[in-house]
Amino acid sequence: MNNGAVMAKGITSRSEDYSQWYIDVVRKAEMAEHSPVKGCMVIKPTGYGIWEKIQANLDRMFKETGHVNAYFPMLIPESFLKREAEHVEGFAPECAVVTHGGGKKLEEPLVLRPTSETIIWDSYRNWISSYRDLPLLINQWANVVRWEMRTRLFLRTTEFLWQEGHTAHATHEEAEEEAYKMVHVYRRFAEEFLAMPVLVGKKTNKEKFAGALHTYCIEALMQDGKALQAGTSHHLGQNFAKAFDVKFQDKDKELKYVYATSWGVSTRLIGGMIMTHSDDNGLVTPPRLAPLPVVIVPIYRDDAQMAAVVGKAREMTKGWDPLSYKIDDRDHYKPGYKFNEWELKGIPIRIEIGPRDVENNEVVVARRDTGEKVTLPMEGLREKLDTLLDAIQANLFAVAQARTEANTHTVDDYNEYKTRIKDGGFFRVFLDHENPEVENRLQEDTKSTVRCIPFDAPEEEGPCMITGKLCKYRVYTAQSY
RNA sequence: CGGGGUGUAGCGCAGUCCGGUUAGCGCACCUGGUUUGGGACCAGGGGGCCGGAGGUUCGAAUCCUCUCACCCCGACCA
Repeated sequence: MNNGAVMAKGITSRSEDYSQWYIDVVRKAEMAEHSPVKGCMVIKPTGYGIWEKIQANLDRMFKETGHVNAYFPMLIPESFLKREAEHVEGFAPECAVVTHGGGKKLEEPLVLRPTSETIIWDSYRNWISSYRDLPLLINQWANVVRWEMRTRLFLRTTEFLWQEGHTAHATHEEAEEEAYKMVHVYRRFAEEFLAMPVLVGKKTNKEKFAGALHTYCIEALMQDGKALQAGTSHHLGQNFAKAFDVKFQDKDKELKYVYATSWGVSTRLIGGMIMTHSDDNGLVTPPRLAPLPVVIVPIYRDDAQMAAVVGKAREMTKGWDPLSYKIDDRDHYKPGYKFNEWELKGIPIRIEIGPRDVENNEVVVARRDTGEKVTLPMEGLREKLDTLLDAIQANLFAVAQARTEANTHTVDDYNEYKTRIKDGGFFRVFLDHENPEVENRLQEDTKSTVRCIPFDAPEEEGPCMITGKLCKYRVYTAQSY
């Protein structure tokens, strides 16, 4: 990241080195930085503010669908992980284990939760005894630890923040309905708040959660043509109920194991947001997730002008939600510097107000997504800003959606696929995904995987591009993060 | 765990091959002044056990041995 690789503002261009661009945006926008421990990150206020917005809005959506929050501990007895065979096999390699406490070796090692199914189901055993206790619809906001081999800020870190919903149901059908419902909550959140178009569908057996019957997912396409798994919802069947002996007495007096789901999204969404919208000038934040939607930069020549301009700005913003804007009255930076700084940090709208504007009772309004500047009267400004914020939100989604569509290809020939997959994008293909060897071969040959079996796949018949076996619909593949 | 690279001020680097005053430069930071509609300028200033340990030497950022950490590329994953 020296010589020609750096732009004037210290951000490598996407075309030059996408990976470095991402790192530069995260750093220059002051979202996060590396901690002394490999793979861990410090989330700085700019990044955490976005997480808080994600939390607030998702939390509301969870509560609107009948869920409540609780909190389960971070330390899990190692033996708990081992109760569900597939689960332990999936997570054991990436668990961090506490062996000592209080200066003494522990009787039983404790695992830092990589996910909380086991500790939660251990509790649920005591909470559930009758069909009247069901459904149990609980979510928790927490941190988890997964010892990953390779890490990237927000996209894959050793410790990350997430939410995990854990529900218990009387029947297979109810659990299925819940898993399906929640992946659609994620879809709606991705589209309406992240302004990120997603595929919604099912994971293949190879890609599903360790211990689940099946996994639903939302999957998004980033600007470099790689796919990002942005959220998952699992139907766990009775696997965990059996492992933790969670039974209830049904209306028919029979004792039955309950059915479970779990679902989660993480700070990875912030990485997805960055890679969906941001540009060579830095971060672009969708207005509905912007901790600070509007910044006002006063322009002046001397102390008297400063007093007049800043005074006018205060008067103009009287009655505005104080969290919705900020007057940047720092005197030691020039306006140009501030313009660039707020652009780097992705503030959706910047207002410039100088002596000329004060005189004319107007302001200059610049939008981050297009860079477009317009002069607007102070009269009725707040309403116009709100309309503009909505327009920016809509535009970001439209641009991302057009890009995803333009980079989604339908291919039937495997040789053609092998060539074109290198350029990125989603590929709609016929693939015998139920055969694990086919998936393995696809991954070995092309470094791509099946990302999603879409719910809304139109009925279509064609031969698997690898084996020739007849398939009834197409699946989406891509190279992924 | 393989392959490649880097550790010198908060950040980015030079110096290391060929040992020698007080270890430099840019940005950032502090003070004062002039500036302010797209990253201002001048002057002054603070900040380093040169990743760590051991060795060679009159003398080590520089040479030798060992070690640690991080980054990039692959195999595992939200």
